[in-house]
Amino acid sequence: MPASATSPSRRERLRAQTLAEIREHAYAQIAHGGPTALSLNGIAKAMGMSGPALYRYFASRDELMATLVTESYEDLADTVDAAAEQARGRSAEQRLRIALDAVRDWALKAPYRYRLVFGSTYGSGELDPERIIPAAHRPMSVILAALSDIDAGSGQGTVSDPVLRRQLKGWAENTNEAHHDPGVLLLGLTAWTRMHGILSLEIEGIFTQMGIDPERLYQAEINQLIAQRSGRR
Amino acid sequence: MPASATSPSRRERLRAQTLAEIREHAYAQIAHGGPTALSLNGIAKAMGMSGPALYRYFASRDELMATLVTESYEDLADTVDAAAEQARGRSAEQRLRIALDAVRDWALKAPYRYRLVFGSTYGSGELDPERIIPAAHRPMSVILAALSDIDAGSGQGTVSDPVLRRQLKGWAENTNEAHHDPGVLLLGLTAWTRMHGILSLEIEGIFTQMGIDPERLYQAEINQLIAQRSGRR
DNA sequence: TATCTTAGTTAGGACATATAACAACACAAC
DNA sequence: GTTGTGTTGTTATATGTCCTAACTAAGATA
Repeated sequence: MPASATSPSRRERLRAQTLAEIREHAYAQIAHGGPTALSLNGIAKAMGMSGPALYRYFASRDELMATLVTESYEDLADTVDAAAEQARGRSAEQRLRIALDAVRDWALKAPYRYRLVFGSTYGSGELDPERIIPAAHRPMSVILAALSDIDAGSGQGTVSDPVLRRQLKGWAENTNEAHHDPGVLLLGLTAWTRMHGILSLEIEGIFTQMGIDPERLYQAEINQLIAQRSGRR
Repeated sequence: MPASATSPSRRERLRAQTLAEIREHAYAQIAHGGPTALSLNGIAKAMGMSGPALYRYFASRDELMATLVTESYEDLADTVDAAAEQARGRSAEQRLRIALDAVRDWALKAPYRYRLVFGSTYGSGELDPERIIPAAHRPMSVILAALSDIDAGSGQGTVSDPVLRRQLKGWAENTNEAHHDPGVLLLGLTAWTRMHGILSLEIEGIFTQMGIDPERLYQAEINQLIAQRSGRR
């Protein structure tokens, strides 16, 4: 086995290529028929290979699924990070809007991936916490930073419930966000649950059915978060 | 075939009993292993029957799944209606709290059912709109009624965005809720998305993982909805 | 060149959905 | 009661998964 530091060998290149092709087909299957439609045999057939061949690349259907989930988690985090990078120098409020819009854009561009990340992950074996936990936290970190930088005009920033305040503190300490005050932490969490509430319903198409544009709901919620943070009314 | 108006025949009783037993096993399977784990053959074996026997009761796995989804929809609606009935005579604010708490209790008691209703319904064939649409709307109706009855103290009740206002109006007309003003409609929708955001994440266990009590988040959101409606701050 | 590793193949077991053909029983009509 | 019909079950079978085992071909390396 050649040192992986050197240029990739022919075999390594081919393997990487095959792996990529497998994932592509896998996403296509899921996009088309949902997680249920993911089939190693189906992918193999689509790639012109025999079924068992794929087991050289993934130990099981579950492992492939877990890979897709983990990858999607990280892709979302990367996307939000990239948006945050792009937004450097803008106002805190603008940075918050850009970050949250990035989440929505990502979700709408690939709803099946959003479902993989936030839906119940049945049949996706174990997810590697070493990769999932950071990926799950990075977007939150961006949101917290932006929220925190918004001028908290007239007070009201604190969390009155002492138990909740302590829980928030504990969470922040575990995730390297202890520098934020509880009000920001709670608002960050709230931002996340509110956005997710809209997005997860939107990608199921329930707003289309109602004739309501979820974009407007989403923006209204963002406006309210900002108002809540800045003490405006 | 005896008239279904008369007392149910022996055959009809047995059939109903078998159907109930099938559904029970089906829910147990889903509760244990997710929608993927639903298996006609498995149910049959658990009931001491041969696989194909179940096809006398459900034409396909998808049809069984669709039945479970529809049934769960209606069960949630019934639960909220029952809570609303129980809460008659209480203050509008209390009625709102009781209704929303009923949703959360229902979701926590049977998360797999909540997922069936609000998750992506892959592999659950067609859902009958004649049953789904009313069931989906009944809880919203309860929420709107309660919200509407809360004193809207200092104005701010209207929806400033004219497009959104028109969309809300259209939705309300299609669902027999045209008597509510746009502010209430928007707040009802917002209540729904916010509650769903928390619940759908809660049942995936992400708050436990963070060491945060979602009950407190839920109540905080309810408080804010009420404050928003009543103009309090 | 000879050997080891990797990537593919076919064969086959365990199970799932689903259909077809058949047996046993309940029920209604005579 | 006997007869005929519809319902509920059975077994057998086709098809399609996941996945393992055993084998082959080809690349990488000594």
